[in-house]
Amino acid sequence: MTPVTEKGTQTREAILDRAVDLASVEGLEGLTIGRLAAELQMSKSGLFAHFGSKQDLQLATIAAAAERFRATVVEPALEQPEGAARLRALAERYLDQVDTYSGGCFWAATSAEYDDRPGPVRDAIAAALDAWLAELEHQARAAGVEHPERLAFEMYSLVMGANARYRLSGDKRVFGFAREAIEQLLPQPGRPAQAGS
Amino acid sequence: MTPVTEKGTQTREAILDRAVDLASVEGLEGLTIGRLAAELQMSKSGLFAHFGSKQDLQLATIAAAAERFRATVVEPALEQPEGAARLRALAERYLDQVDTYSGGCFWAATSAEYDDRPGPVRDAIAAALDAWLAELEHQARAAGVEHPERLAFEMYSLVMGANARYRLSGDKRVFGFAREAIEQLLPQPGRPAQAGS
DNA sequence: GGATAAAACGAACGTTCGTGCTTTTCTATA
DNA sequence: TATAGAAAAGCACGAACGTTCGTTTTATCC
Repeated sequence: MTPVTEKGTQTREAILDRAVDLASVEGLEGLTIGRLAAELQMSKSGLFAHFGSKQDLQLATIAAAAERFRATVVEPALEQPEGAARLRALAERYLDQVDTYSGGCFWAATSAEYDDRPGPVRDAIAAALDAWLAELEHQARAAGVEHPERLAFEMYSLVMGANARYRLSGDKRVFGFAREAIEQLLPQPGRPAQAGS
Repeated sequence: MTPVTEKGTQTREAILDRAVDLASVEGLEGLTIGRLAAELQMSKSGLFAHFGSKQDLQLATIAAAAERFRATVVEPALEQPEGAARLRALAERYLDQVDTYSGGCFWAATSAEYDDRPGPVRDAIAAALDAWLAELEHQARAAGVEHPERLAFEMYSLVMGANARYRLSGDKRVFGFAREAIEQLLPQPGRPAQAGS
């Protein structure tokens, strides 16, 4: 019987799936090969062979996190038409995800960790965040708001802020605060304007 | 001649001053005793003796960072009357500080690092952040806004978001975005309402 | 100035980190 | 079923970590 994917590939995927969760909690530096191997019940060297270096593992983890974010947050929001509706859906999906995964937002954890460490890891994180901001800006433009860049920044800040506050205080009301604040920024049906006239 | 402060005290302060900067860049875990000692041109053991454990060093660093934040951000804003004016001053001082210190915001770096690690270090960080949110909320209440808690959350998110985006993208326009967004939230002179009617 | 205590040092510890080499085990196919 | 090649394990390494200890230097006070 021919397997649809070889053993190596599916092991690698299992590693990366766990790596994303672990890095959300411990950071990409705290993501140690020994611990990752122990959690997956395999040897350090066996796991290591899949990547060749810790940095490669980190970059692969970032790519896997980006893919998960796309599938969990962006993809479902595509059901909504471009513009305000999709922005609402993106925010909603993001906030759901923060409350679902035990480590909170992967990007919040890793971008704060690497924003001062130049190199390929930082570049990969920055690229993913830039793409997220660009998507928000694109939808803001489609929604016809006056300052799309600013709205993208505000939405980014509010959802990231909700993640940060919830992680530290455990107070779920911040999700409501973020939702209400975002609603104020979006063009209301029947009323054209918004976000900083 | 009696010195106003003993040698030990001033060495300890010099250590903590450098430790706050270093932790803003490398995190509280990346704040290693060896590196800190090297930068201050003293021995690991000599430095270590001032604290007794790494955790004590971390807690002392957090306290020093809180004191610096108070002196740099909160204290100067006391010149403004309570309410909207002071909120503007607090935001302004915060944003200045982000752009001044090379490591960016100490609290953004460390809270993301420790939000998933229970213990005294996390507790100390959480307490400092809670105090900052409480101060914002108190001033929001004094400003007579309708939802002080929400306004505090929004201001927190916007200034932290500006810090995060600036650190990662280098784009200084985010400071302007944050300023404008905050201005929209505050009661305007001549117009009573604001933040989510 | 000489006694006393504080401060700083240098070397070493046990542990954990990432990484390299060699060997064993598994797996897909002829 | 035999076998080549991939996957995983075993073992060891050098470096850096926090920490301890005994000693030496430097302040402080009578």
